[in-house]
Amino acid sequence: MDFETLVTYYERISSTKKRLEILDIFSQLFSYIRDNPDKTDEGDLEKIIYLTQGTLYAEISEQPKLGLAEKTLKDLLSSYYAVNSSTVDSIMKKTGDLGETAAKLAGSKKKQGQITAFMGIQKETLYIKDIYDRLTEIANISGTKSLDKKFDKLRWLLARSSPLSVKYLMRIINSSLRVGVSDATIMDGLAVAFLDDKNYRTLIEKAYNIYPDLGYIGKKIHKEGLNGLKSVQIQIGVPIRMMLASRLDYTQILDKIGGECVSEYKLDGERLQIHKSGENVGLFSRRLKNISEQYPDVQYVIANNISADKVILEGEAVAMDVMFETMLPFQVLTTRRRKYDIQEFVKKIPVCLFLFDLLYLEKNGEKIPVMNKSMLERRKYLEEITTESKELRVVMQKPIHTTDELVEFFNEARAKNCEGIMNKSVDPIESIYKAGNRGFLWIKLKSLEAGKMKDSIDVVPIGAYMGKGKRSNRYGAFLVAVFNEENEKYEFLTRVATGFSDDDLEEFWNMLQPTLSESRPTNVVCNTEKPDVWFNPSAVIEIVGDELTISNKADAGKFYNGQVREKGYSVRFPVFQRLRSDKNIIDCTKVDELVDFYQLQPSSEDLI
DNA sequence: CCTGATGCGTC
DNA sequence: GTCGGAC
DNA sequence: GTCCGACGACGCATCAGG
Repeated sequence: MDFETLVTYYERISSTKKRLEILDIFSQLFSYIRDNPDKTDEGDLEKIIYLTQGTLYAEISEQPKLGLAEKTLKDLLSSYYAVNSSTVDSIMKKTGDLGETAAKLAGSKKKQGQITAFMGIQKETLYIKDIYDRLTEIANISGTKSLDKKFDKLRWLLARSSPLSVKYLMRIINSSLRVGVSDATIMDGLAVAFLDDKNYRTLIEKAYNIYPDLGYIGKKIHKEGLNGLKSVQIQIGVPIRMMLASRLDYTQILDKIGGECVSEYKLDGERLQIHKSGENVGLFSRRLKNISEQYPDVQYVIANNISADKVILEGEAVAMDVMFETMLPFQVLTTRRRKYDIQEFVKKIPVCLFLFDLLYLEKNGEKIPVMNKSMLERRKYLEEITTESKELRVVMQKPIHTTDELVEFFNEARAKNCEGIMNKSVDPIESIYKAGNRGFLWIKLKSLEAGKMKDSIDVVPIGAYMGKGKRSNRYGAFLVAVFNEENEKYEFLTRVATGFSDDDLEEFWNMLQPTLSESRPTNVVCNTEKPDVWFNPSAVIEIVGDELTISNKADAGKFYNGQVREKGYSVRFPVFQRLRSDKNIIDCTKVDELVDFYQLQPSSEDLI
């Protein structure tokens, strides 16, 4: 199948937002493959699935990534189409899409004519396998001059591609097709095209959840039909898609979860799925990457303190102080996520693994289908097979019957440096491990929002970036500042981009036009960001966040008590709340208050 | 040889 | 991670 | 409720370029 044909499907899908129409067109693509083996290459289906996901391989694959994204691709475009980078930038700002930008440049006939004539390239058909193979080659290039080599190959592709193909080629390389098709639609498409019934999506999803590679699943369905699907089994070494939690206001949790639940601390570390087979231990991340090498200490403790032949466990790895007494913030743990000097960091930043679930168990030759057992049953098995130590614990659980108990437990968790609590259904039938699902069997509580106990910050917009995709022609993200009374300047705190409705965005666009500034205003401190536009401080908006962080990037608080410090303050998970038209810019949050906030945080570490 | 820019993956 | 919009 | 795609701070790895 040629790439141009594929791109035509993408283009048709782009024209609608209706889910059913998208599915209809997308499944036609699969049906075409099904009905035209003579016109398709072996492996086309698999490749189309990956390309549609904006990637070359499944997430569980350990193959290299392309190593190209927006900034680098913009350089490519300006060099290939022989235009200034500012020209590329201005088209980008207008279209809000790298693919559209590339297509515009490719469509400018003069350039196209010049280049093709100069290079003497015949118009030729590019097949999906050609594109895929080239991209794979590009992904495998590394070392000195690798970018030049990657660009060479990309030029080869660009020279042979129509503007429309260029558009999607760029989007694929930039890992986002932006047509409204993602995993769920791909599975629906497979069900419709190859199994003649959308309801088979359930079965496909079941297989995908235990073998998270849609290319593989697709191929299997294509070749073997339903039987192929049914042959997919849990395997030690193949990660299972993780079960996720919903989030609810604390007043609604007990109702939703069935009147009672069991709660656990929500630890602020890294989630690990652990596969053990004899002495072999594999570790997988939330996004199913194999990260075994990053925690040799965890591998060791699992190998020696879990009594089961084969087992799949889940837990949270948390950085600890050297005495294993207090849990350290996430920011500390991240310095351990590394490729080099691992042994050194194992000693410097020890980790405790807090186990909280069991997904597979084979003991004394007996296979126990644990995933479909209730949470409390799984928990019982988990406790049975683990020998606890300071590096390996089973996370503490507390039965909860009333909202008062819930709040009390939440406050206790916060006092111990936890993000909050996880509340789990105890339903004897329903509370199975639902792989890949975000339901209400697990409900997280991170703040008592309804009680207004969460601190908000009043900040001043000082700049913005143009939005992309559905945010095009609006600001997509705002730079926001806090006032420093010592130097009387507005210092950059964080970007905010979430929490805005479309109406908010439109309102802000209009409201901020009169405050646009040619360059960074003199009363604004912002050393790291280069926004598309600057604003003279004029408005106050309220934002909230999970916590303050110590930042190498932010300027807020760098100038404090007459001293200049290396680091400033920023915000983890910033969210826009509302415009404070009742406030003057001088009434925004001050650096002093920020410092106080930070010190009041339970997990406040000496990171500054 | 060092530094800044960029990508990628964690939350 | 958070969130809003369309279905 | 589901699905998708806007976008956050951070830290490490890698590579280009001075």
